Amino acid sequence: MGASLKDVAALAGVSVKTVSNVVNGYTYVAPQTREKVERALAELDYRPNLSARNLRRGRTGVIGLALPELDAPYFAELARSVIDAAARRGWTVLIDQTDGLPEREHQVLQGIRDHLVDGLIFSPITIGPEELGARTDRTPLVLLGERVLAGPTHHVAIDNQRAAREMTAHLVSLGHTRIAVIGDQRHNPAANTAHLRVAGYREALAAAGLETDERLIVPTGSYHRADGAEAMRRLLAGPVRPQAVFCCNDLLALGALRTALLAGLRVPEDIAIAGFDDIEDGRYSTPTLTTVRPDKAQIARVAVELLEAEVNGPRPAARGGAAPGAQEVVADHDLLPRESTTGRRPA
Amino acid sequence: MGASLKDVAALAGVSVKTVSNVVNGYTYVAPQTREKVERALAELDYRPNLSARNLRRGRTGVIGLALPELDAPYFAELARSVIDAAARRGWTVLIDQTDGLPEREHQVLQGIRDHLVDGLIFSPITIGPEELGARTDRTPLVLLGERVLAGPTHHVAIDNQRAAREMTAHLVSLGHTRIAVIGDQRHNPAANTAHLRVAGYREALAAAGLETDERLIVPTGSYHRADGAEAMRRLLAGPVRPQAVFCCNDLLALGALRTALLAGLRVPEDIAIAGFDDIEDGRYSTPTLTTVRPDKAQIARVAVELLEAEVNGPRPAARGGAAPGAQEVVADHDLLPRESTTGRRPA
DNA sequence: TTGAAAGCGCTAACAC
DNA sequence: GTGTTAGCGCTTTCAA
Repeated sequence: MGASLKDVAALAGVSVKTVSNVVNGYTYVAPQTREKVERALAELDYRPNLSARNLRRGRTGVIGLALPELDAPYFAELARSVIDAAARRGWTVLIDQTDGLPEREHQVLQGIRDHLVDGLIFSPITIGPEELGARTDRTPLVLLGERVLAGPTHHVAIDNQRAAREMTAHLVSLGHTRIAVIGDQRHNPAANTAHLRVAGYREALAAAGLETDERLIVPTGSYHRADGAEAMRRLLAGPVRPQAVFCCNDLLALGALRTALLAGLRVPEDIAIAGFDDIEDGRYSTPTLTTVRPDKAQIARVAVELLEAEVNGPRPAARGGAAPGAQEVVADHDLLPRESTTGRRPA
Repeated sequence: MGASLKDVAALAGVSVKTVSNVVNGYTYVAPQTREKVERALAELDYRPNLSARNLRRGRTGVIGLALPELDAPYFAELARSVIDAAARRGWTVLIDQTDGLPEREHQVLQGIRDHLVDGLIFSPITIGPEELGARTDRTPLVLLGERVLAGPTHHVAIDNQRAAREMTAHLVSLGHTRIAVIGDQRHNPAANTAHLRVAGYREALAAAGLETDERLIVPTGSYHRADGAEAMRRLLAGPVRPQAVFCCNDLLALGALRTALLAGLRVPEDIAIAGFDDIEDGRYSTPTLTTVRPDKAQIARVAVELLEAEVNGPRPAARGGAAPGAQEVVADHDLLPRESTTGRRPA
């Protein structure tokens, strides 16, 4: 057992309160008293019991971050940014990995870590508006990724549809007319982000006066490299050979790229490939990967700030979440044309 | 404010203890009592205050995982495995990102999260034996990565020196005689893992009767793709053109690969490149990356198990850590020859 | 099988 | 400036 405030107080010959004052850096402690206490603190190697402090203060200084998988680079990079942003504001981050499984996401929403975290940042995959509405946990919540429609909750995301439109327009501008998309999720109604990206693709084609060929819209089970590789194999075996492929994320694109190169195709000369997310891999692949860069640092910062406001806020965390003032923040993104579509290499 | 046990007890017309019994799933509660309590629990949407529970139990069910950076794929994949292994044993993981900074690693060691985590898994970069010996925090600790020499602490790592030797021998077996290494850290005495990998490289050359050419030993600032790219540029601009390059991790290798391809070299025909870590990127790069696969799942599992034993153990966490029974677990690894050295492509 | 009461270690009123 | 004390919500002897 470590030393408690009482032990320190006894050794220093002062009251518990005084020790507490010193520990918490309060002013108005007589220099000599302070010194005496500090000596006792050091001698006993005192460490505050954070559980006790948390219970008393009603705060833990910890926020939860729930995301599908830490080993997908986009989420790893995002987690990094969230942890950094949180640390700058004095918070530590507890991570829940959901693997995109409905029951785990459900648990997260219902507050498995009640009173262990002051707030929660959540990047859901399967959660729909009903589930969000049915939430009774009062822990402040900020959602990442696409808005769960009609959700009464803060959320932060880029404009996925616009970004996908821009990317597709980029492919059109290079002269391509048969443009495929990899990563459709029509079988998964809750996959909002995917739907928006595919919608943006369709919009851009329509705007360019191109017909959409449903055979060029390739669904995938998930969003990993293997899915992209497999989807590209199907595409290459199919009846229509696309000139360009828009992949709904960079992992899909890197998988597709691998398949294309293995098949002896030149990228982008024979087939152009674009991704989404700007994970670091795509900056070092050969060819480098054209992509959309969401401002992850901004997303993380805003999410933490919204959460902080909610935690400190006057509003006693209305039942069901932040209903009245729910904010919908649209984060920035850029289009980054690179070798996999333009063929241009750096000097 | 949420409902407390007392509130539930009042509503159900029973004592606090009874409610606690029901909440904790104790047997020996009369069925009707249980039902009454459960109704009250549901009606008030009761959620246990984990801070209070932790204070009372002296346990939190949370372990800390301190690592340099979550956005380096090796650590992301490792974190994933640790979180999984911890979850299987009922633990949640709090993550501390040290960025490999000495002061942050120092804080981690001195227990910033005292009594907030039951134990700590730590992958240090700069920590040496003195600092470890000077540790006074009693939180059970398991180190990942190479043993801090003479450390009185459990640690889990692969045999880095042997793995590096095997990899270098693989390059020798392909007929290469001028073999470079990227990632030397002689300027950083605490970088144990790096030293072991370079030592393994030297050993393998010696065993093959090859001279080591110090001009082929390239230091790097850190272990990211950019460092590898830069190191390869220096190597290609240097007086001796290597036939093969052993990179101390996969990120360095992917950076080096990019530089080589940009310079118009064929890999492996003109220059072979090998990495270390088996991050997923290397399975989809073109060419795919020859590497060493540490068994990350095993490392994570063993680390969590050692920690669990320590936390539950009879030993009251001896001052300074687990001195008496400190275990040194050597995890498995494999050599994975792939295209970047063999040139062989899958059918 | 259930209840009463003590106390985990800390902070925050409130007194002095 | 410093001390006293109550109590955060829970678990846990100990009795009944």
